[in-house]
Amino acid sequence: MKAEEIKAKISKILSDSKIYYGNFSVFPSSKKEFGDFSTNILLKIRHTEKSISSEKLISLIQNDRWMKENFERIEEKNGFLNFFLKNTLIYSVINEILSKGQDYGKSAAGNGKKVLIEFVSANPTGPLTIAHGRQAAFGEALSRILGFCGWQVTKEYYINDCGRQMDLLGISLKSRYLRLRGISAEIPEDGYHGEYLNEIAKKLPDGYEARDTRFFEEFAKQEIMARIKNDLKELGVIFESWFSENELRKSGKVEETIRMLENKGLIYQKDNAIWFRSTLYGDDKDRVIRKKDMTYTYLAPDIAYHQNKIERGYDLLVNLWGPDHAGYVARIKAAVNALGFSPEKLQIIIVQLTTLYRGKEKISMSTRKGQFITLKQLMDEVGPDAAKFFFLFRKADSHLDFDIEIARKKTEENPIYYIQYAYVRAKHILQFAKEKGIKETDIMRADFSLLRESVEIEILKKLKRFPSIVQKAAMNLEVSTIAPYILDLSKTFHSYYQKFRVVNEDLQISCARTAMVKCLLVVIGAALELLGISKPEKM
RNA sequence: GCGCUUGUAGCUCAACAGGAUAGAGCGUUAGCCUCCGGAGCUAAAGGUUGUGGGUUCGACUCCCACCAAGCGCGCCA
Repeated sequence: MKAEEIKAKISKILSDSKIYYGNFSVFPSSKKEFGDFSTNILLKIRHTEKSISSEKLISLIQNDRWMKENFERIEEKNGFLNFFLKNTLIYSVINEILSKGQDYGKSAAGNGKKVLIEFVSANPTGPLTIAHGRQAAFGEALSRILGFCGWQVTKEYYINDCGRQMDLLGISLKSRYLRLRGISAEIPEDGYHGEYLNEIAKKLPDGYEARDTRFFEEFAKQEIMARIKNDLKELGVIFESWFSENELRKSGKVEETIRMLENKGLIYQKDNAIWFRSTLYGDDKDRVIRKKDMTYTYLAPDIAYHQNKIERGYDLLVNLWGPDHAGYVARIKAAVNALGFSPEKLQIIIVQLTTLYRGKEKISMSTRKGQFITLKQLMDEVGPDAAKFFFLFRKADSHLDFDIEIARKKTEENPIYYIQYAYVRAKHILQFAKEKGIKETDIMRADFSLLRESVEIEILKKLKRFPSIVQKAAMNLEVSTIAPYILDLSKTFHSYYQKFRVVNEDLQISCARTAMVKCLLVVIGAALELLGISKPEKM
């Protein structure tokens, strides 16, 4: 049952009775006492149609056959019309979950469309930061959700392996290498001073003193990429595709793309530089793509990269960017638009930064002072599950406060354990039921209408919402609704457990309740799977 | 200076396209272990939704102004 169905039905009842109606909405009720669905039709129709009284309209709806079939009662309160679903309709969710198992909630909403999600894409100049961690967790979860909803997802990491930053990396590593051998060498002030470069330098044997910085750059890149891949793996994030900027440049794609724009008359020369007329596509000023010194700005290869993505035939491109790139959204969208790709098909999600705390104390990050907590260090301290859970609990575009102390705790303060505990508890009950002789077939054939306690109905209703929660997450490209949902479901379950025995003297009731617990296990498990959080066997 | 984002309970956050008495969790306070795992449960207190106007049956939500915080405004990536 969906709100849209009810709305459609009401619309039909009204038009059948030749009643003129304007806009009204049907929505899930905000409170239990308001039933399952509510509509504001009575408030709305006052302004458009005075010839029918509220009472008459209510009885028209109440007496409709379809309404009578689906609802226990329909009543007016505070000007709203509230719909109370029949319990019998709710029991069907158990059959559905038991038969579909881990596939419950899957949909074909994405229709097999191809989507490319590009994220993390950190320069290979140093270890991954907390900010990258949040992007990684978000990108991975979003990929899983889209995949679950019928999209064909590719995860890609764009390696910015050219330019000034890479030059500095080579120079910095060479200096480290020479210093280890007692040769004095300066690390440029804007170079890389982290201890990790010293470790990498130690891996190189004697005899490379005369090699150029290019050699050191390449070596550092390989080493750092290996570390990055390791960190991502530990977080449970696997990319299908690694795309190198360096190779893009070598392929001549950048020149080719600029020619494409040129052919459309979107390129011009000014002050000895080459400009892209991005203002034609909504940017607030035109952008330089080739500087006076004839090297490209970052924008040129970026446009070429997106042209490449487009050519690979995706229906949707998703980029996860840090807030420092928020200002570039307009220009890259302009470019994509100019290249003939609909800009709505490029979704850029800004993943906000994370501030770390230890209790009350804010951990200030300073690269220069060497006060820096990497993603790896965070995972070592709180574990990948807790890290991911906290990263995914908030909307991507809202700033995240991450308290390491809470994430470490194994108490009720820490929601990740609360959820995992619910999962383990469900598992344990099923095990217990099995020991008491309740078989799979008993569960399947149980009489679910014995689940009459109001908490039981509440649990079933919540289980029923899961598919729409997931679909909504996919449609909005937002994963943050999943974690609060399982948290809430877990809470209801814990509360239920405390009050009622699942396996008791009454075999019939025991079977029905065991079936419900199995459904809880399936849904909590599926949700954890979508978030990429592990499902513990025991704790 | 211009632009974007944000401002909701002591803290961290919800509130679906403008709907009902603004909800959770943590923290605080008071309770609950012969019983499927207490990493759990029950209850209480806690609010002028940054401020001031406007739009209307109705505003956390939309509009205007102001205040505060963060980010962005390079021929840097």
